[in-house]
Amino acid sequence: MRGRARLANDAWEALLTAHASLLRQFAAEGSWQDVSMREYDVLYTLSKCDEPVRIGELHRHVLLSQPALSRLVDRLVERGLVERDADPADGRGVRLALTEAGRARQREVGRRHGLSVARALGSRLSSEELRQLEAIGLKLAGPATSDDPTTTDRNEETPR
Amino acid sequence: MRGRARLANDAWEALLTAHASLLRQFAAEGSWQDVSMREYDVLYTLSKCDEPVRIGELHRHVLLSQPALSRLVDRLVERGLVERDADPADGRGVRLALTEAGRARQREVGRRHGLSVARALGSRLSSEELRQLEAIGLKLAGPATSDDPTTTDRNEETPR
DNA sequence: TTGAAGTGCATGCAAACGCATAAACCTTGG
DNA sequence: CCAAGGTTTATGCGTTTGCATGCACTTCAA
Repeated sequence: MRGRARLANDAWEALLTAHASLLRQFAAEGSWQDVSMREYDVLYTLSKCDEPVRIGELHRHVLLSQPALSRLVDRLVERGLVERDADPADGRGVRLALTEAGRARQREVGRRHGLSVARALGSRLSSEELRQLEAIGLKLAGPATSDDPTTTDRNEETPR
Repeated sequence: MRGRARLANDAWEALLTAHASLLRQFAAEGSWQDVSMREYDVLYTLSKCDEPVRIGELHRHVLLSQPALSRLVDRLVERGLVERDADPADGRGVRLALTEAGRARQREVGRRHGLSVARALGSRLSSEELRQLEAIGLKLAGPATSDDPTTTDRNEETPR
């Protein structure tokens, strides 16, 4: 029986591998009508927000440094997909929202990409596994709860 | 009951969120003794190979364009962590291997990082969930098998 | 009320990336 | 044996990223 530390590291490696493999696959398929995956990530996140969003809030959802995100938004604004205006309640702040064009583009790309996702995961996992994956993903993104019973054991293998 | 397409997209979003959240956490913790996570990915992959490896092989495991990988290896070679020499069997090719210093560095960083991984996943998932995650990850990275029973249904929500 | 510390976003700059393509080498059909 | 085409890695070049820092504004304590 593998120790819990080893178990966790194997799971992490499998997660990384799956992530990379699927990203490759999605990148290859022809969704992404001239929006990069990172840009789509931002468009998608904005599409889930009913009201304008601060850039710091966006930054919590998008894996990108704050300056990089700031400039990515720049480009989206310049291309007319995102609207950025000053926050009346906080002079430093900024409120971001999709323009109509932005919302339309997100839907277009999202529809195609959604089919890719459904095919890629749907053809590899059962419905129960899909539910397990979702549940596990949510737990991993959430706060650490159970007190780590990680026995402080020697692990020979260094992890990914 | 959610349709399978919706199920798959929710699972994918959870996977992405977990990935981003954990990467953030790992980046924050002080493993990474002057090697970036991408560099560590390469060092780790090389450490798993008994014999020298072609750069194309590396490229299958590391999520990075081939030119970017080529130059990343450049830097590692320059820093004395990786050894690159011509493949005697194929004049175009190249064989990569860790130097002793490289192997040592991988172990150092790997040990610290491994503890982070064990803590992060171990404190959020049960042993059974860890095993489920590993199994699911492996399936996702593998080839599509079961014939996609994705009903061609309308999905309202556009996916991440 | 006011000055000091804190927060939110943008900018300068060097490093790293992806795309297109070159360069060197293999392979295969004729 | 050779030319045509495929593979493997490297390089040119414009774009994007991260780090450090700046600027503007807010908050809070005295």
